[in-house]
Amino acid sequence: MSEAVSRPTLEAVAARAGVSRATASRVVNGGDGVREPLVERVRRAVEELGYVPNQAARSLVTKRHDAVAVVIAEPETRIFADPFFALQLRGISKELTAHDNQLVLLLTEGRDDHARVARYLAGGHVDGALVFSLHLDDPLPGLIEGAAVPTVFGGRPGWGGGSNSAVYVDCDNRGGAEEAVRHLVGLGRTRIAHITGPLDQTSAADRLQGYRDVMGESDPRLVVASDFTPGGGERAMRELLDRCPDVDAVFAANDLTALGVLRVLRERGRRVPEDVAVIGFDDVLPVAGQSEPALTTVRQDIEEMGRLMARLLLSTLPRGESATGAPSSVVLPTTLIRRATA
Amino acid sequence: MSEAVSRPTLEAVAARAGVSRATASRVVNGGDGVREPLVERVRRAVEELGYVPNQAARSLVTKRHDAVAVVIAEPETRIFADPFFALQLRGISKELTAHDNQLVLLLTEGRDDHARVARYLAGGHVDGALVFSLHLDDPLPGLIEGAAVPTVFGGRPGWGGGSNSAVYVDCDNRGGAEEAVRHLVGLGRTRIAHITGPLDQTSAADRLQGYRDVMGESDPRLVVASDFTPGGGERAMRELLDRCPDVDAVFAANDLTALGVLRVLRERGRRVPEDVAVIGFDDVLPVAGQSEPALTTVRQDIEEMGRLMARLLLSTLPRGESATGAPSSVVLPTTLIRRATA
DNA sequence: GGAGGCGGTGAGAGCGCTCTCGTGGCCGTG
DNA sequence: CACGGCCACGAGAGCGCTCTCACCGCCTCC
Repeated sequence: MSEAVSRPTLEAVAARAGVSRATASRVVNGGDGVREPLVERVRRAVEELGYVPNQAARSLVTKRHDAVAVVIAEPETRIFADPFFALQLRGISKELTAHDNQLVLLLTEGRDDHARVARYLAGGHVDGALVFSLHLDDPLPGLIEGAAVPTVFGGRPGWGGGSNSAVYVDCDNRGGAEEAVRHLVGLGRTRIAHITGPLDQTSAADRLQGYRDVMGESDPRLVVASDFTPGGGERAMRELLDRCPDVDAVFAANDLTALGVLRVLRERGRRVPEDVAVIGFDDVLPVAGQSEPALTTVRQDIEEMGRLMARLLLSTLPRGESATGAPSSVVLPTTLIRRATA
Repeated sequence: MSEAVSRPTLEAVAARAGVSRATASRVVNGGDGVREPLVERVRRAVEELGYVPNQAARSLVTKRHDAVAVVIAEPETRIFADPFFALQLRGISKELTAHDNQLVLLLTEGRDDHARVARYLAGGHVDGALVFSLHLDDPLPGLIEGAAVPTVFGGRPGWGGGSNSAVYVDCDNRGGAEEAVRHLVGLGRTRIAHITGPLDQTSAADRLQGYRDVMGESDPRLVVASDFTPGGGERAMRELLDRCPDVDAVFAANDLTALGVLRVLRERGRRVPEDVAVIGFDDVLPVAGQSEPALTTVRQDIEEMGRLMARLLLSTLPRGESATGAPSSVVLPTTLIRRATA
């Protein structure tokens, strides 16, 4: 009806309810220490006027913002090919929403963007940050430390950054990889290969470590580097077949890689799992709806990881009544999901 | 060094530069009408103190927020399976960043979330909204209209909402579909099928319309409904082959659907494109890195659409110096990208 | 040479809110 | 019955900024 151009203030609510601004404020913020009839009157006034608190005014005095930045520093395409980020984002969004916090999304590409993000965080526009910094040489963690903003990382950050006390949420990449490879061994496979992810990311490095834990320093030709993409998986698998035609199992660093692997195996006429068993990592394919022969994989609860990141961050913020000091990192367990390929 | 706990205020900058707060403010906001030596002094003070304006205080008086909400109201999985949203988000992010605006992400699922979003937008926390409301029966457009917030839609909204003046950015779904089907006709195909997207979305409906424009009211069995996912594409393709074994071309409503189609054709031993030609829509596969036999498809510049949405929205906001009144919707052209499947 | 104009600067109000503090009424207690 | 304590509420300051307005000095013009 009326132009929403001038929204009602707390003053207006107070006037309508016949109380002081202070009391109206108390009611809006929970109503503790205000007697029932007044609470009721104020509530009704809020309702009738369609009052919504002005967040800027509130922030000005409380120095809280009820907003959290999500920084995704992934160059180019990967964010978009992999349901991983999207799922995690959803978990984060759910948790933040449940606590009335807003999600400010910061996508970065390139070095200058890093500075921009650092400035933004240092600017005190948000109460905290959730950062996906996946590369060992990423300058972002350092910059963020300088910004003195509570931060939780998605995935164990690289060793850099100076502060080894960085809080992060990750899954048990190494343990999951071990389980996968052990499963292949249990199937009687002997020529078990691993196609890695980009090794400047801890998740990829840890999965390789898990593979090595079980296989020892086996035939080095059985380890091929790749990049977490289907295309990369294809290239790596071709190379692998050329090098080691006798390979009888492949542990791919993630599901997308496994997709490429399966494609090449089909193209080369190798049966899965009879000739070559395949295991992936992440269990994102059901989401993407593209299970070829249904992929055996190491499942991690990505959405839960997102939720956890948000929860951890919120628990460090002043408003948290929960008796938390500095939270510590969380590493979630993984589960081997047996399907058709191994 | 020093705790960043108390950040310097404009007052401090002014004091250090030996000017009034007003002058300091002028310099921070562009420096028009301030003489050079003073500008210089203030700039240096800002630098030395590491001053960053307090956005809350600024918003309180300007009533601007330099923030835009992006509302993605897509139930469940689809957002995450399809690179579409991610790409568009990136375009939006780039454009907003270039104009120093923040991106507040609102993911919704379920009806109650709609109310939450409406309240948030009505609350005047952001200067505008970019909304992806893809279903005809979505209540969101109506709620948003009530919130009286400048809004640009991603994709032509359904007819609902009351206001037919909704501004949106879309690609030429109908024209692109026409071109694809005409290409198939040009290849001499006669039994050309269409696997649709969810028809409660205008993009899917428009693509179907484009197909009909060329094919007329052909054999109704050649049109099979689906849902924009690879799994749905598979199911639809199986059904299609059972109904019409003589089909010699398929225009899939999007690339993900085409993926499922290709899989079924391979499974059934049909050669592509010799036996059955296939065309998709979107051209997201290169991004996702999963071109089987490289897919012929209708390309739309998704990232550009995102950028355009943001630009359109920003141009409606007060700060825009550009002489724009109410912007009008934009429909971007599409291009047929010929690859291997047709 | 004086009036008028104009550009550069400072003083001060006020955006809408929270929060401290002071006050008044009501209880319990000696 | 008087007094202290407590609880509920209101008054008012002030968060950090922008913006209007008044002021002042200089230049121009008659």
